[in-house]
Amino acid sequence: MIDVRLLRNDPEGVRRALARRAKPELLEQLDIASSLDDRLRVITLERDDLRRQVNELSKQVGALRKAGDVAASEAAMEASRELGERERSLAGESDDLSASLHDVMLRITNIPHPDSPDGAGEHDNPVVKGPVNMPATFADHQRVPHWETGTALGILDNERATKISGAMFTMQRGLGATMARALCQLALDRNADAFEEVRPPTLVSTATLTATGHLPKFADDAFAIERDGLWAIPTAEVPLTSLYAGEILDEPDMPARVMAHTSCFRREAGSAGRDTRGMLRTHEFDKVEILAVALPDQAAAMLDELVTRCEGTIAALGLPYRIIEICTGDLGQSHHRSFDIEVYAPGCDRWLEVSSVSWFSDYQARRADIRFRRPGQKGTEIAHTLNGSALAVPRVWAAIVENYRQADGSVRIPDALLPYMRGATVIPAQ
RNA sequence: GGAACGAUGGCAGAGUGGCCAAAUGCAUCCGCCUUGAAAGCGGAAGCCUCGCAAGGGGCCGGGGGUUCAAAUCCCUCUCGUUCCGCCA
Repeated sequence: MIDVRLLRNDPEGVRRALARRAKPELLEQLDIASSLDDRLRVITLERDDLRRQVNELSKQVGALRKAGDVAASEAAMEASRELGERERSLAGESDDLSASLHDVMLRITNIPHPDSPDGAGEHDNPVVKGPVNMPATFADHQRVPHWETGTALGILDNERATKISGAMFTMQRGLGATMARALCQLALDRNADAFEEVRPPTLVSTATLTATGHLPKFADDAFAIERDGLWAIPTAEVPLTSLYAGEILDEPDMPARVMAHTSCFRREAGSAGRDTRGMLRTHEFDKVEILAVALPDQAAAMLDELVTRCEGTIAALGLPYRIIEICTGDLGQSHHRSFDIEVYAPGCDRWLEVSSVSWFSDYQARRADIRFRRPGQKGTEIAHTLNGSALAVPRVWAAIVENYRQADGSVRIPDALLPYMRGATVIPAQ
């Protein structure tokens, strides 16, 4: 959530900043929020004053009783009763208003960073680095889609995955499964110098999924287990962010850094029929996420660090990649500033988004109530959260199978994965 | 799934209708002492919210109720602990 006070004190500034997202309906919501807030403040003031009077009278009742003045205490009780009735009806109105305001605020997007480039949609995202590791030409033997190679080598068995679970589920086998796991191991090992490894729950409560901004607006994108009120996480960002929910961190402990390898579940509603082959879009996949809870003035440097770390793993795998920055029109609801890393897959002849690194400013932390305290100072401040996909398995796996395919149809294992492959150096042609 | 007991400030833990925003301890901050630190001594200090301020309102797991007045009484939900059952 953005700060209601910001909306109150500088409505034009907020309006200008959100206008950069190029979503007209967003500005309408802003107006609704503003008018709800105005009304709420008037009513709250009036209600607080009534409460003050009731509180005073109640104190008097106690004092008068002690003094033995029964008649006066009865009179005070009667007066208080009347005020209390009016207070209750105002309180009802104020509760309704604040619930409506909260509901609107949950749907209003974060304010883009001033340096986020302007743009209307994903086609306006500028390339800020790369292509890197890009060979001048790709050989014909690399121009084979990973689903063909994967099936031929017996390392991808989507047919049976579909038998087991339905469309958009995948299954790796043999060295393909080993390589999927090796990728996670690599990503965890590369970040273990600074990030605590966590194995969080993958089923979470509604409150947890709301904290990161995935609810209420994107309920259709998540798998739900209605009977138990639980949701399957779309990313480890969800449980890792809420790891600190409701807590007050000490400044010296920040930034807090955690990472996790989890399954991620996405319904991919609205993308039915797209990317149906191979592993480009699946309902369930593995990912290693790295996440930081930082002081506001640490956040910009942390964003750079996360990008560098995620980039480093892709570079270590020797894959051709580039980095793009997300423009204001394509920025996610909770995002303040974001970069994507894309890998080139010669078999599909496409750039694949394999990592997304984002700074959420205080947007998620306000929802999750993650604060920090500076030693020696009164009060608390809201933290900043940031995270990035250190490695998302399926698309990287696909890019490796395509880039590393050799003329004889086998797939060479990238050097960086060799320590985790039980001695295998190649996935042999059948 | 059954039973019992719980949920109070950063943490631990008192408090069973008004003088309780809440004892006490730890942690924190300021001062004294000390070459410096620790210990000791004295003091400050909960969080959220409205307000320039003075000051007001709210918060004792969530929600509802009783009352002039609720941390305290009633209902309900959630979560935790322990025991039993089941189980990887």
